[in-house]
Amino acid sequence: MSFQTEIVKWYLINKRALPWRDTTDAYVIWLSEIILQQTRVEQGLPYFNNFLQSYPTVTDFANATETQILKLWQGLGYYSRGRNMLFTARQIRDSHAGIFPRKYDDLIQLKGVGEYTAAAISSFSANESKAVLDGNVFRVLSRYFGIETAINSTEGKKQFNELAQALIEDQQPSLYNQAIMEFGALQCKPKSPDCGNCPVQSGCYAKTNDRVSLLPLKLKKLKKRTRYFNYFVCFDGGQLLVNKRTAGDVWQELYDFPLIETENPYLEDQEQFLTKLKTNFGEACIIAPLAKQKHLLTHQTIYVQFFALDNYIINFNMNAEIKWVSLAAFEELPQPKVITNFMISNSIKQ
DNA sequence: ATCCCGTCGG
DNA sequence: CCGACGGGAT
Repeated sequence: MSFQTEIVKWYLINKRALPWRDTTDAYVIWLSEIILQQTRVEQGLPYFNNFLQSYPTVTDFANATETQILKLWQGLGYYSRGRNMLFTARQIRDSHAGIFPRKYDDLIQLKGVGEYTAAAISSFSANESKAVLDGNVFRVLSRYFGIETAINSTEGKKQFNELAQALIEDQQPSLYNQAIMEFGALQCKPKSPDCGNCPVQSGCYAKTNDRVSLLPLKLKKLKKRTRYFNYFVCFDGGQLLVNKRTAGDVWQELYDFPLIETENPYLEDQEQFLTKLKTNFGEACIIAPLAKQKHLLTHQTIYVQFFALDNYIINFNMNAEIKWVSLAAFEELPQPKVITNFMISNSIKQ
């Protein structure tokens, strides 16, 4: 039996009885799908019932005020869903004679209806053969077929889309789409799914290769770190004090200047800044701010502040990484862009 | 504290 | 492409 057939068979036995199943009314399906975006069935169910009772048709919905809609939406979160629904309902009332679209290409035009929702409504209401791709489907497909491409990468989306669309081809679109999502929600759950009871365990890549808890793959949301680099330019007798950057940070093996990193701009936490300054350059040193630069990396935003120093002594962890070099020698060394920019814009050359 | 999740707008 | 958008489950 094919994967699809097994999934549908499982669905017919295990599906929950939900009020938006077994209707082909695109308005009712739209109502349920928007409510269920980013929302669990148990939480959305009472809202769906309230909305449908209050607004049995899209025209009823369109005639509501924004306040009424948002009041009914209260507690469900992502309130732009409610606002977009009202906009869409009014558009359908005024420009589509109150008839809710059923074709994917028309649905996707509607505010608040993206790829997933357009596929859901078109398949459930009109059996259009568009594969749904929600979090459940990503999970089921990545595990069963062993797709190790991240689901939130451009390449991954393309790959999953093609696979999902191929799988639906010979199926009853509405039935199969509902089946695979329900299967993901109840059986192939994100955390500790009951693989021992799974009807497709023998063909499942993740089960066979012990990858269930690792799939689907998702790219880490890289949140940008903000850092403050305070560089000290020590220029004496034609020699420049430079620092070779070490492992475990940006610009590994490149050369910059002695650096004090602070958690805030130096003017906002002068105590921390001055303490570190004195430790490294002695009590009596004097600073003069030079140029500032904002440097953007993929994963970090670095605010760079250069300083000139006077009357300093060098205590700077006099490890092998810090040394005096001539300007000519420094020009031959690899440097981060931020350092080269500084040298050029200040016309520091021989 | 961390994860989950569709669409929009910048 | 990426952050904003909410609430619930774990």
